[in-house]
Amino acid sequence: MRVRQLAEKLGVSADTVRYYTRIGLLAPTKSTANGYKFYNIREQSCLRFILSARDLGFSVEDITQIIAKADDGQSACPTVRRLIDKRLHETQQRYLDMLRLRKRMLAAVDSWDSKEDKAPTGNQICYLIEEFIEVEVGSETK
Amino acid sequence: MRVRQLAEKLGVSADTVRYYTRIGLLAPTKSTANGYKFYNIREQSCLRFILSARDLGFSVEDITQIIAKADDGQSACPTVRRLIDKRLHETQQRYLDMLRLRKRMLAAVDSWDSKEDKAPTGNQICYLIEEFIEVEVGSETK
DNA sequence: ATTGACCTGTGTGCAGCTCACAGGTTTAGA
DNA sequence: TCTAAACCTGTGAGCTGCACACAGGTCAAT
Repeated sequence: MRVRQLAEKLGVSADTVRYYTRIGLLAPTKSTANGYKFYNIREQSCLRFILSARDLGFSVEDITQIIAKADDGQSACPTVRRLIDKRLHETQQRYLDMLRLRKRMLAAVDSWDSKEDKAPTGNQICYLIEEFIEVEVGSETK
Repeated sequence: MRVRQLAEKLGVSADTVRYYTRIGLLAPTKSTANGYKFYNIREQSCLRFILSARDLGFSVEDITQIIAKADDGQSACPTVRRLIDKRLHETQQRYLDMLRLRKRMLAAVDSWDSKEDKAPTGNQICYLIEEFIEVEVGSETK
């Protein structure tokens, strides 16, 4: 199997497969004379694992560690449990960040609805933004 | 004012100020003989605007456009309204992505609680991940 | 033999900073 | 006056997780 074929089989881009190969997560045989890389069934299941882990929020670095453990013959489970804890906290945090940002953006759009456009002055670049923030800061709705 | 002083005044890192300067959002005077950059009150209020816009979800590229409009003497408001619409959609999407990821991660952690650690086999790298995904795919809780 | 369509690996780019580093500046002390 | 240490500076590179550009290789049809 060459890069394209493997990529399509698992529904990712060839560039993604190349990337995982480049950083050493996939180790295809150096192929024939033309330098093309050749992926076998072993690489395919490795890629499938990578994608599964990715969908669970593990970073590429995490996945590297997990695979390294397994390649070493040890159980990767403790590592997996430890890492997902960390990533879960981060995801929770980002989720909250997005929630708050979304709320703030909605509030801005809403308040701007009743305001007209204005030209910039020497002191202001865009009064919509500058005045909205001032109001926001005051009412700290944490 | 030099970079550090301005940074501390507005509560960001000196590196952040340097970054905005590097990409042309801030244009300090080239300073004295030693090459140090000098920020005046005008730059300070510009940085304050940048941070306000950033907190509303505008990208650095957005902010560049907004400031360019204002520098050109035109009202940046129409641009601002158009851009925040785009960013709001993206934020909404990312919020949903985080929500779904969080849910999946919680489900994984929960189901792994009652499972033991296992060593890798020739076919599996970490059965926790591989088996969880299989179950998940089946029950497509969209 | 030649054209054209498709494929390959490698190098670079992206956002939004953060860090490393070599050197300049300032200040305390002797 | 000299010096040594603490602090500050600008510039260059690095980070994540790919996507894109590009020069060249391959292969089927002419």
